[in-house]
Amino acid sequence: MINEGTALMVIRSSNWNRRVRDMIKSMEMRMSSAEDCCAGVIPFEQPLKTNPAAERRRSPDTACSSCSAHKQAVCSGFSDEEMEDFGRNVRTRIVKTGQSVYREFEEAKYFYTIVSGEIRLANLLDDGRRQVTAFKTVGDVIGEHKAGYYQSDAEAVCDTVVCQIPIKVMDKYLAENQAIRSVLTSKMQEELHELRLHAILLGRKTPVEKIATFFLGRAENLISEGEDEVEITLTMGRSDIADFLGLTIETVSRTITKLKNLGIIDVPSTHSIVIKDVHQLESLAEGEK
Amino acid sequence: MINEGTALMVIRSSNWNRRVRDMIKSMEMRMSSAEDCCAGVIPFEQPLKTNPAAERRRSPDTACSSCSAHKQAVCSGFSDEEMEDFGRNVRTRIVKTGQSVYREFEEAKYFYTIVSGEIRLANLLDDGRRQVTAFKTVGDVIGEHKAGYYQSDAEAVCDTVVCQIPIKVMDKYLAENQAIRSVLTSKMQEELHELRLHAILLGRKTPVEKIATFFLGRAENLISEGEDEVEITLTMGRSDIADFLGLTIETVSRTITKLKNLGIIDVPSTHSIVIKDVHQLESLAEGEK
DNA sequence: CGATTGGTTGAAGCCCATCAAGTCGGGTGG
DNA sequence: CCACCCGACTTGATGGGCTTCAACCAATCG
Repeated sequence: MINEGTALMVIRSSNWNRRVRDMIKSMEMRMSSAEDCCAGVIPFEQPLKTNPAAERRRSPDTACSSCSAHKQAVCSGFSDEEMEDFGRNVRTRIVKTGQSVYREFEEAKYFYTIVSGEIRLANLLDDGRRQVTAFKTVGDVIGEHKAGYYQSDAEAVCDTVVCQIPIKVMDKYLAENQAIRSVLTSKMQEELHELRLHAILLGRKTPVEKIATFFLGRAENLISEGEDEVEITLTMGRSDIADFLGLTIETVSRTITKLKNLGIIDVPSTHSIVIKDVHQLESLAEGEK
Repeated sequence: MINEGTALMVIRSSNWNRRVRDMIKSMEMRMSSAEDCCAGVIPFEQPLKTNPAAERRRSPDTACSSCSAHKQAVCSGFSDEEMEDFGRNVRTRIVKTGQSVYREFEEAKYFYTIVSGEIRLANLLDDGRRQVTAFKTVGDVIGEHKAGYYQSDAEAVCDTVVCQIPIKVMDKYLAENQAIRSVLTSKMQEELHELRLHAILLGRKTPVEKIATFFLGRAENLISEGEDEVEITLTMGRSDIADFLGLTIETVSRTITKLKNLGIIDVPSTHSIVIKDVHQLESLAEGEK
């Protein structure tokens, strides 16, 4: 797999860096799957076509109305009739771990709502440095574009299902429908808020504070009143966390073990963290030593 | 014309002075009573009250229609009649260098459009560390709030004039008016884009790259085709730059002198930078050594 | 079982923050 | 007008913390 064709991989830093491996991996994925039909696109009706009975049973609108993400998604404001129309205009796409939904500078044709799974939005510098600007999850809308082109890479952190909405269709709804407009606006506002918080984190927080903040963000919806202990799942790998927090993998790893040694968290497995003292972690996140 | 009421005119940079003066001249008629405004608001009609003739001559709509920021602001999409209505609902506020338009956690009642000058949006950590998330300038809208409270401090980098729009009024326009909606949406999208770019800068760029990027951003609208040299004005001080870029004042200073010694920029005064080689600076900004 | 991948840990070096002193310029008051 | 002061900026010296480089470990898989 690694042959002369990949000679372009000659990098200044002589070591066999993780990040370079990531790059190769993602390039290979792109190459191997880059047919005209985008990687991972599965027309919604495809599985249904094989089963005429099912096809009859499920009209397009049923598909959408039974969507597990409906309540959190942009379409939540639609009436039944609108949903029916909406369902005719969207496609479901399955994106496997590591594959991209779209890439920076690619022509923007669709918005996507995440139905299940998790997406990272990332940008690359020419020399391979990467910044993950956000992790997006169920109900979030991705597809930010400017002058017709996407502004980041959108890659699946784990196997993910997205709902593909043509931009033109979305524009139509936005022009006509007050409900979807306000949903989308509030989502944008939330996004702005998160990016601002993230700027504070990136610019001014220490590694410990960054990791603590990150964990707490992941725990946000899981913390129950009066409960100190929460278990969170880290869908993404260490390098995603590092690139999200502006650190190196090593620092991420070291910081996590430091928190573990302090007894504030427990790490049953690499992708699972148990916050044992939420309050103390909150103190750390805000810099109170 | 320039009397005690306009004591705010004491400004360092002379061209700046001129802009503010023009500003005041163009709007001196539109202010109505401002007794409920906080410090920094200077009742505008103070000098006018002495001149009833002028007061009669100028109706409120003229004030807005002669606004120097109109073309860049949210109100740019309004028809004449709408502008008239709009003009009745807004107030002009003068904010002197260092004063705040609003503060984080303060109850949000207004949006603001910047008419002239420059505003920094900043957030503080408990121990005093600060992150400037954006510099906002003529035509930009500030006043982002969540659950009824502002999300950052908005402080004047230099003497600044803002147009104060009650949120309720804005909401009304947004509900009714397609034009203002699309203007505001595109402003939000632009803001999202900038915050993402800023995240890349904060998380992954070196001090040199940060400073170079910052300067180029400031030069963006000034660069003319085929011209290598551009002069930019740094309205803000070094500490603002530092807090914007996630650095210390010392590193900012050192980096600027480094660029100066490389012959890429010239520093005629602390608040003025001449980019002598735009192309080379662009290379530095992207990390090409 | 080797090979590969993702993660952890160790050692060394460098860059940036910190602390501290020095400089410049604008403003004030004698 | 000059001396002085103050704040903003620059420059210098030092140390620590994060990155870098490198080895190691554990799990997964052909």
